[in-house]
Amino acid sequence: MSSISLTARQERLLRIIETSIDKKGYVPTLQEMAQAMSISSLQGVKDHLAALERKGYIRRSPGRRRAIEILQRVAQPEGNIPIIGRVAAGRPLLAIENQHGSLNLSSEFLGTGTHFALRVQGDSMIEAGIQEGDYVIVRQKEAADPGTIVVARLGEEVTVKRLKKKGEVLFLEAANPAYDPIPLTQPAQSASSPRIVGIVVGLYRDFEKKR
Amino acid sequence: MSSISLTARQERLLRIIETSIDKKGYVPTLQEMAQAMSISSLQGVKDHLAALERKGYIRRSPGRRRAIEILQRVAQPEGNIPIIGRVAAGRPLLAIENQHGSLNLSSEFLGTGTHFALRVQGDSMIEAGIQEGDYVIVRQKEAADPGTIVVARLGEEVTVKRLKKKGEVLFLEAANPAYDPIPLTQPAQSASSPRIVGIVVGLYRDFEKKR
DNA sequence: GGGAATACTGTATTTAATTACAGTATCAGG
DNA sequence: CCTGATACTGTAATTAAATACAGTATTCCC
Repeated sequence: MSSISLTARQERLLRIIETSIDKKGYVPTLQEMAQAMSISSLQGVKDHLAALERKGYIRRSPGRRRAIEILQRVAQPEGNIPIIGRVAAGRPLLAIENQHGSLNLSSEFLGTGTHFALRVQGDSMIEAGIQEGDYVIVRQKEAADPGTIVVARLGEEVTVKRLKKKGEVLFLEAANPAYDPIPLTQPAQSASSPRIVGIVVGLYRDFEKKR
Repeated sequence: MSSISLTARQERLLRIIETSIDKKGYVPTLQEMAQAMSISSLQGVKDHLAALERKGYIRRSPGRRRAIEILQRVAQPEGNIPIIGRVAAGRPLLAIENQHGSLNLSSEFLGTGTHFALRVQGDSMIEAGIQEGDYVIVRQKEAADPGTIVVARLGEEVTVKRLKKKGEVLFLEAANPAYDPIPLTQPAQSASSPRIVGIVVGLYRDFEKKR
């Protein structure tokens, strides 16, 4: 279920509607949308809404007022962190098909930026206090300081590693010495070469549902 | 800031509006509210809305459609967990003076019951993967099975321990063997004797703000 | 026991907001 | 070079939904 891309204006309108719902609790009128988009005619707004509906982002109830339901958000709601699973080859990390659910955290614990969560597989970070089954909270970022715990993409795999610097070369090192460090070329040479996708800013462990 | 109490019908209506906003993203019409409340006349709904506005729960924009803003929710947002700090002597655990902030988690990770969070001090549970500075998510409960990680109140102190059973006696044991186990008499003999206040169901670690 | 708040029924009126219609201009793809 | 999608302007018509008005019944409180 890959999402059809939006034009700049369509995305702008969707954000305006999302913001109104989040901040005020109700959908803006066509007049308000037109004003917010600096469009003088309502037809312009209607055209955009029709495009958003056709592309599957919203659902309207013809004739009824205030009745726009958002089916797919363009902006991630604050504090709502998607949990990503296995990453489909050649697809962006945050594509919907990679998402396995979501986790909610108050924003005072998050800071700014785009975040996602990742279920830790294997015991490679046990020395750093990160166990199998834990969810690491990750802030999207392509670069990090040596010593930081990062999340890296190795092909279709997304793994948690510690970033180390030996001389001029950066390495992705598991906290568990049983694993070999992976050298990192920056910037990434090809689409398939290892790359940093974010830094670990938090961790959540569920003591009950350890499936 | 104690809120003015609502009548049963008024509370019911506020819940209906809250649910519609949460589930569909927009405010219901008076007609829809009337139907949901089994009222045949719109005036009945209007009366309730006027009462809700007068009591400060909502704000309306006269004449405009779909424009009801909720100022104060009747259903507390789910998944909002208070963080408790030091516990004042002789005061209940969840008293406001003990609260140090709050943490938010989606309810699918919580299950039912009353929850609170506690900042871990000391390294007594390091063997169980719980570090100093971590927040443990606790479900309030007075009893637990042996082997469970519990939170116990020892006077003014609230600590994380593992519950163990040796023969017929229950012990509160630190995961770190450097600490001595504490025998537990159940039910608690006096207000000051050790007692279980909850079981650890989750853990949150912040990698950035390790103050 | 009277006044104010709650909790409605029922119909008529008004208007906020959507829809409809008629255009214009630009750009990308086949 | 023509067709479809995007991105609008501007006015008129329509209607979903809020208001307004006129009541009734009950309960609580001073």
